[in-house]
Amino acid sequence: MAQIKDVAKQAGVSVASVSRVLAGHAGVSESIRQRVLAAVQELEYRPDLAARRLRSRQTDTIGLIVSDIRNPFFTEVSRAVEDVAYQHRLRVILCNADEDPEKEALYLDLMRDENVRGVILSPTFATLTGFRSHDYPFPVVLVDRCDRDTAADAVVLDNIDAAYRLTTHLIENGYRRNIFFYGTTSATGRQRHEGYATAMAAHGLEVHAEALPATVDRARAAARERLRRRPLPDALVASSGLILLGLTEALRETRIRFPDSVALAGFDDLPWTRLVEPGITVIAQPIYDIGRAAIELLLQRIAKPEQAVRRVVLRGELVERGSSAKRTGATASASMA
Amino acid sequence: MAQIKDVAKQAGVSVASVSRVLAGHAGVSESIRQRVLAAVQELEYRPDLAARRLRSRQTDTIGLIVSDIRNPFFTEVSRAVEDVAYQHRLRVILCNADEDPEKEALYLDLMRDENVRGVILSPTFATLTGFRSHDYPFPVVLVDRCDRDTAADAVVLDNIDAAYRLTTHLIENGYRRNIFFYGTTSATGRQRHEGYATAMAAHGLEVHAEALPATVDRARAAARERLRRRPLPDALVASSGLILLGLTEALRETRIRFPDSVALAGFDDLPWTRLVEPGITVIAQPIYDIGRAAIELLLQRIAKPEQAVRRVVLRGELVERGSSAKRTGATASASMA
DNA sequence: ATGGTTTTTGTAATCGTTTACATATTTGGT
DNA sequence: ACCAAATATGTAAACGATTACAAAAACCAT
Repeated sequence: MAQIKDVAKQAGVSVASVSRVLAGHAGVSESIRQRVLAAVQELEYRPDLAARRLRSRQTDTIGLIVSDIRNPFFTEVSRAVEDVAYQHRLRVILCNADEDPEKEALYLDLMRDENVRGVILSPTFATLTGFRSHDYPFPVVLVDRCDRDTAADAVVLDNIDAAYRLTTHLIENGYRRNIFFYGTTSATGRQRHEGYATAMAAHGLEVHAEALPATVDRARAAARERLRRRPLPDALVASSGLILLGLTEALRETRIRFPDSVALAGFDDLPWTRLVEPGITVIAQPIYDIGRAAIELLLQRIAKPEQAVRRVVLRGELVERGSSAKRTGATASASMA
Repeated sequence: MAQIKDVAKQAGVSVASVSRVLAGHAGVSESIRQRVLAAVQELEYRPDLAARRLRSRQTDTIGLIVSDIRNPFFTEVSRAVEDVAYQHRLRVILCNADEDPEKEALYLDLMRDENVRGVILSPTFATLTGFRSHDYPFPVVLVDRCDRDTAADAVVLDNIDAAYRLTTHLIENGYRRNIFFYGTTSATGRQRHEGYATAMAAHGLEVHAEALPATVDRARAAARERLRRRPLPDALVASSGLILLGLTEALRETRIRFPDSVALAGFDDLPWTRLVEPGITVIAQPIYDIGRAAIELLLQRIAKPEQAVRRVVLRGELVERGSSAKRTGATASASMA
């Protein structure tokens, strides 16, 4: 492998000049620039990243710690982050914390060890409580999950509002005994629960929520359990795409038709929600935009470390489909909560 | 930040001893070991990775280059790889090449720059042709995509056989004019096409295949186009999960019911294929196992660089669902190819 | 031409480890 | 008790870049 001194020799200049050309620093003559570039080409020189990082105490890397890579939401976010990072010649270390606070802590340590320029994180509830960007040697931007008072840049959906609108939509379409299945490991689930509860209360309806770990299996099991009891609820509502999948599977397995017997609605406009007849009503999130906003926030924070904490709040869009169609008096089971 | 010499001072030993303890080398007395470990704890010492990598010319990192992170197949593979890597205290750099040979080459360069111990790669067709593990300064294990004669360790499905069985199943259930939609960027798509074509030929049926870039949008568009023409085909077959999604969307949009008018089948047993009534017939791949086999192959290769090239071929399982239900003479449109 | 700026270039120190080699210590056989 | 061999420890030289500082060259107004 060619080293910088080989390039210097080949170009007939000092190593300092080579380094300066490669770093794009000013104050180096055009003739030297040309000769260095030619030598680099000639020798196929590639700088040693370890040496560079050791000396300069800097990397061109950012970290992305997602809470569950199986969740299509996060794969889409990671694509957005990668795309933008790529354009800025930054590499991305993608880590999957699996909704596990310990893994999260471990990966945050790893980010420190790797000397990353910054981190984008979708924290579990445990990590979020008391989280302060200042406690880390790099800027942190939160994505998808964030409390009102968290001291960190963040990009989130207006969860309370979205869940409120989704719930209100169900109520207005005649569904009154609505059960909300939400993940407890994330602030997002709790906020959506809050929006749901507020909407229910506003119509004088009783709140029925099931807290659970946000996985397909747990959601399916919880829904199956609930659907065994009588009277049946009017509607099942999911606080995330994964949970919605579990609820849908439970309805299919128990052969309960929606919306005739029980309505269904939830979060995330994933392709399959359109395919499952008669279509599932959801809140659509601008996922790619969320990811892009996160990395742009991070880049700005890296450029200006001292600027005030900022928060980007995006609005979800209600996509009405058959699963929450207006109840006709005829088919509905009386709602006698 | 504490450095190794601080630890040495605190423990009253030399830096060499500290380094030896941390590396777990033999030949260091228990008393020193204890003192060093205590000092490390005390000072919260964390070794500088850049320095370590520079000096030792080694990293504890492996690379994983997937061709499309949106494809659930690859998210599951990456989970498996991460899980095993994690157990071996290896970090994983995950890169998404987006079915783009240029990005693939770029990421392979990056892996070289990062001095990774090895790479797991799902190559595009372009990169696969003429691919030799020897051409890289690290071992490479291919996953999902590989030619018969590629000189590299690999983990793949028996694609030809799986597609053959899937196609035969359709034929036996009365579907004769079957159109195969397959991605051209991957060897996998071509191999599955081969299995399909062989099965069709074995029954004296005409091959109708549509080659396209393996994305949902392109598959949907191609299917829509084909479904506009008459006579309608008997069945639509997809060579991947993404393509299958596109075909399903096209059928829904054109309001063509399956299997009554046109049957449907494809690859990858994703959750939604069960939910879309009456269920979609697929070849189920043991995805997690594929990922695990890949990293285990890589670890073995790293341990024994000279051992013979190995290939793990897994078998796909045919999951019969309603979308390919046996044709009854009554509902079928005559097959007059 | 001259001396003072400014700009360009080069030399050598430095980043924080690992590890080759030298030295000190222990061990064990006589 | 002694010496050779084995084992434990320490010293200092790498690893390959960046960059502070010094030196040289170029520029410009007098």
